[in-house]
Amino acid sequence: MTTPQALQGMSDIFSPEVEIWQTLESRAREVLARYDFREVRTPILEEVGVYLHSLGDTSEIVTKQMYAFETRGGKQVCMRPEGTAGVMRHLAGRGQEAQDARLYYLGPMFRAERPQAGRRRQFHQLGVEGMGPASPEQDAEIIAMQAALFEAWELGPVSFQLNTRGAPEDFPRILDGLRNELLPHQDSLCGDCQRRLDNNVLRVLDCKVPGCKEIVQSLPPITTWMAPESIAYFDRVRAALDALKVPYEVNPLLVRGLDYYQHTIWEVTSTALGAQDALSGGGRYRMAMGKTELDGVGFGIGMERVLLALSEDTKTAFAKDAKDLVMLVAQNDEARGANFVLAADLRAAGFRVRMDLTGKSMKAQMKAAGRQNARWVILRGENELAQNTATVRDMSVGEQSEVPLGQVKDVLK
RNA sequence: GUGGGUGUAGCUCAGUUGGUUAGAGCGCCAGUUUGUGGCACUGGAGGCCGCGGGUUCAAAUCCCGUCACUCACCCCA
Repeated sequence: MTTPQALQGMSDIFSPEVEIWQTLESRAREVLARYDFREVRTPILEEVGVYLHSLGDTSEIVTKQMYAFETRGGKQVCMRPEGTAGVMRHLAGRGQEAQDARLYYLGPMFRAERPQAGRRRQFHQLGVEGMGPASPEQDAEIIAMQAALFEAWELGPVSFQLNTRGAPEDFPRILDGLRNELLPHQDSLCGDCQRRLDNNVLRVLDCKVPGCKEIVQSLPPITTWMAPESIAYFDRVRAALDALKVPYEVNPLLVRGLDYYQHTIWEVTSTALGAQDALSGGGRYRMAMGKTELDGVGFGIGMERVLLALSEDTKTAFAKDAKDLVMLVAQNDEARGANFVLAADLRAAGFRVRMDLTGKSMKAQMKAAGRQNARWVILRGENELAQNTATVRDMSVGEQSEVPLGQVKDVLK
C-alpha cells in the first residue's frame, strides 16, 4: 500500500466518535470548575530532564518508552509521556502561586509501547493537580471530585481501589521488609517476579501469575512497615471519604507505577475494559523540579479507556448533534444560486445548514439529505422562485408545505 | 522488547488439494418516477488479493522478509 497511513498506535478521532469526546470534555470542564480548577496547557515537547528524576530514573516510561530526540541546538527533548511533570515544571517557576494552585490538563500523551486494547502510543489524558501540603481532606476531596466526574460522564459501575504507600521515610523499610519476606519463596516466583525482586519489589504484589498471587496472599500487609503517623493519615482519608459517602475499596495490593507517589494512592477500574482495566490512576505526591519541591495530589484519566467503558446507549446519546440539520435542495442553477444566499441567512440565524454544491439531480440531493440525517429539507425550484416561497419538508415524517420565504425560520423553529 | 491471531471492493466477509476473465451481502451511482429521501425491482461502477522477494508451466492460495491491524505479556492511564 502506497497511501500513507497513521503511525502505529496513533489514530484519527473523527465523527461520530469525536462528538463523544466533545461531550465528555465539556461535562468535565463543568465539574472541574465547580471545584475551582483551572485549565493549564503545557507544551507537548519538553526537555527530557523534566521527566528523568521526577518519574524515577529506572521507570520503564523513562528508560524505554519516551519519544525522545535531539534538537538542532543539541537539546535532549521528548514528547510528554505523562502530564504531571510538565505541570510541575510550570509551577516550579511561580513561587507562591504554586502553593495552592488547582490545575487540570486535557491532551495527548506519548509512549512507545506495543498497542493493545485500551492502550495507544498517542493517548489522551485528563489530569488534575491540586497543590498543597499533605492533607487527608484534600486527598478525599480530589477523589470525590473524580467520582463526580464519572457520574457526569454517566459511566457504568466502576471500582475505586484505594491504598497507601506510606511516607518517604517508610519506603526503605517497606522495600526491605517485602524483599525479606519474599526471598524464602524466590524459587517459586515467576521469572518476572524474580527480576522484580531486584528492581521493582512492589510490582510483585500485583503479579497476575497464580503461583505468585498465592505467595503474595500470605505476606503481612504493607502497613506492617509503616510509621503510625502514616497509618493514621490513611485512616483520616478514609474517614473523609466516608463522610462524603464516596464508595471505595481498600486494596492493600494496589501499586502505582511512578516513583513520585506517597501516602494515598488509588486506581479506578472497570470490568468493561480488557486486560488494561484501569480507567484512572492517582495519588498524593512530592515532586522535585530542580530546586523546588512540590506537594500535591492528582489523578490522570485515560480518555480512550473511558470511551471503551461507556455503554452503547450513553455513547449514542453523547454523539448526538445538538442541532437538527437543514438541507437546501435546488431544482436548477438559478435556485442553487438563491439557496447559496439563503444558506448564509439561515446560518446567521443559528441553524445548521448544508446544501448541494455540485449540481446533482434533485433526487440525488434528496438521497444525500436522507443519508446525512437531515431533519429538514428546504426545496426551491421554478415555482418557489417565481412566488418567493420555499417548500419545507420535515424528513422525519415525510410531510411538506410551501411557505413564504420570510416564514421559513419560523417553520424550522 | 516477547508471543498468538489477522490483512481479498468504501464496509463485513467467502474463495475448496496452487489451475482460465477473483465472488457475495451491505453501501455507492443510474433508471423505473424529465420537481422529492427511506421501500421494491432493473442495470452499472468499483480489487497490483497489505507491500517486496522466492518456489512453480501456473500463486489470493506455498516459502521468506516487511509494514499494518488485533489480543495478551511486560509496563501503565
